[in-house]
Amino acid sequence: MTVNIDYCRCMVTMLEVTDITAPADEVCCAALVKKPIGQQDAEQLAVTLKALADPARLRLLSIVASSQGQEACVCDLIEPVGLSQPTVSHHLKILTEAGFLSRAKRGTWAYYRLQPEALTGVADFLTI
Amino acid sequence: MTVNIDYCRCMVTMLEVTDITAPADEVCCAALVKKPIGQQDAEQLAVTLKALADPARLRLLSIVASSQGQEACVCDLIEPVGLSQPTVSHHLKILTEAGFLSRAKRGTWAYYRLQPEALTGVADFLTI
DNA sequence: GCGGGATATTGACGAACGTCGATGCTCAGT
DNA sequence: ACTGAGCATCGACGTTCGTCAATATCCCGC
Repeated sequence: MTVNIDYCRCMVTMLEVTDITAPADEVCCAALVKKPIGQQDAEQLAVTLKALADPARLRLLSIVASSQGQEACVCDLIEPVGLSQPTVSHHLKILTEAGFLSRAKRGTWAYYRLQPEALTGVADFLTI
Repeated sequence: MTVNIDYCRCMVTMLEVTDITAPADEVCCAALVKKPIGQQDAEQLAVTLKALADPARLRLLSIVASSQGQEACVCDLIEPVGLSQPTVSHHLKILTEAGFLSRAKRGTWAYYRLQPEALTGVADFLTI
C-alpha cells in the first residue's frame, strides 16, 4: 500500500501539525501516531468517530453505500434497519453533519448520498 | 493507492461476507461499502469505534503511540491528559479490550504498548 | 388552497458514558 | 512482616445518548 503526499497534506492541515518534532523516519501520515494530538483536535476527531460508533448508523451508512449510485431516500432505509422514522432521520442527520452523507431533497423525498472522502479521511488518520 | 488481496481477506473474514452479491466492479476492500453489514457485525464494529470516539482516549492513544517504543506506563500518562489516575486506568482498559493497546506489567509499573494492526484494521474498513 | 404523503423537529424517558473519591490489590525495598 | 508506591476496582454522580410517540413542516396533485 502506497500513500502519497496529498493524502497526508489533507490530514496535516486538519490536525494543524505545524511543528513536527517526531523523528521523520516514516514516510507520511498517521498524525495520531507521530505526535500527541492536542485537546481541540482530539475533541473534533472524537465527534467524527462518534458519528460512526453506533450500530444503527453503521448499518445506515452501509445500506446507503451499497445502494445504486451510493444514494438512498429515507423511506428505503426505515424497514431495513427496523427503527422508527424519526430515529432514522436523527441518525441520518448526525451522519450528514459529520460529513459522511450529503442530503438532497427531490420532491417530497430526501436522498442521502455517501461522501467517500469522509471515510478515507478518517481512515488515513488511523493508517500508519 | 493500491490495496492487495490480503488486506481484503482480513476484513472479509472479520465481517463474514461469504455471499457477496454486490457488483464486483471494485477491486477489493471497503466491506462497509460493498454490501449492507448485518446487525451483529455493526454492533461489533461500533464497539471498536466507540473505543476510539473519546477525546481522552484519542489523546492517550496518541501519547502512547508517539512515545519511544510506542510504549508508556500509566504514571507517564496522568499528567499529560489532566485526568485522575482511576479515569486514566479506565480509558486504558477500554483501549486494551478493543485491541488498540497491550498491557505488560513490569514491577509495579504497567506498560501499555500500541497495537498498530488494530488501527490499520479499522482503517481498512473505511477505505474504498 | 386543500388534503395527504414524506420527512424533520420536539419532548420525554431509560440506558450508557465519563469522571471522581475511596478503597483494594500487588510488588519492591526495608 | 511492614510500608509505600503504582495501578485496578468499586460506588456514586451528572451528563450524554438512543429511542419513540406526538407534532410540525414541506411538497405534490387535485
